[in-house]
Amino acid sequence: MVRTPSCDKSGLRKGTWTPEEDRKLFAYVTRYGSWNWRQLPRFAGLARCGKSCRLRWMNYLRPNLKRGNFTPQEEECIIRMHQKLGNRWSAIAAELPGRTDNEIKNHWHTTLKKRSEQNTHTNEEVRASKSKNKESRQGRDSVPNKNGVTVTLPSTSQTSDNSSASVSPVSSSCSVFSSTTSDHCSAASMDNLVFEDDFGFLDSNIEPMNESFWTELNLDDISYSAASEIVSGDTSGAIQSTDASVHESCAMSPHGSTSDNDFGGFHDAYAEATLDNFWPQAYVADMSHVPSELLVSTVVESEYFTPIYDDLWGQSHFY
DNA sequence: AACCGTCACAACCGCATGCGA
DNA sequence: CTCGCATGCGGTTGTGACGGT
Repeated sequence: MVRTPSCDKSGLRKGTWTPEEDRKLFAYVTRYGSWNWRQLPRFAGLARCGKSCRLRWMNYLRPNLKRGNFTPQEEECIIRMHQKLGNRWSAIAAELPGRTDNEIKNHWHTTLKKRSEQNTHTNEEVRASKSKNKESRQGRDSVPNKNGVTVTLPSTSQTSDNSSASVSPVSSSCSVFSSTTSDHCSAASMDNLVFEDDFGFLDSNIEPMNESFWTELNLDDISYSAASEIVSGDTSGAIQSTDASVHESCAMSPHGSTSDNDFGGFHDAYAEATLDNFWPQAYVADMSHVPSELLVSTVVESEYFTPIYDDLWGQSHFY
């Protein structure tokens, strides 16, 4: 389940993310947003490629992710959507709030695919049986088997009922899930700042985040605990904190995973903080560590992170 | 206890797409 | 139109966990 950490030839780390790396990435993105995935690891003090950071964020660290087992409703929804859309995992994921395309894809390949195929076979068998049954009914309701023993065929209605129930025990309705799902707290929503094109001088001028950054970050303010009751393993755990949408959107999922490198340690370490002091007020994103000449204002309308550029490039205030 | 096969899932890789210059 | 870059997407791989023999 966990890859052994390794380095590629460019010195960038590959493989399993450590809790420390998770902490850095989470702290950086929640504070500054993902203004540029490729450049971000340098500023966040991570020896990772941007792609890896983005993936880790999107599939694992991003707020509002739901961990744990898929509910029958979710599975039903995936099966239906897959029948409709095929392997368009991101489109399917859009129907399941808190689930990532990767997660859905994995679940499909490990569990649902077999079930679906099994169901297909069952349906085919039933269909074959039906037609056979029909033929036999034209003459008689019972047919002798190869041993000459008369076998009574099951009634058509019974067969049909069984097959229809085999897909899922739940209604095919998926209305419990919003069709307008969006990643309220996604990295994309925080793409407020981008670099201009020449990065050559970065190598000489820019220091990665030093240790003081992490001590100054005041990670105690980062909260997950309140979210633990917000997003639960099953979809019945509706979002309960309703005072502000920003709270909902930034609620950190409880971590149900048991893997060694999971976010649980980080989560536990800061579990005492409350959701209310996570985004207690207008958030000031201090971009001073990024050279001002690199920052370009691309004010992206975001439902939850609305940047206001008070002093043009220096600071962004996120609400 | 040791071995082996399977499962589950995090993470990687390559290609596609969108966008600005 | 073309090129380069950033990001998104889907397929695939690697590895630990786990159960069976």
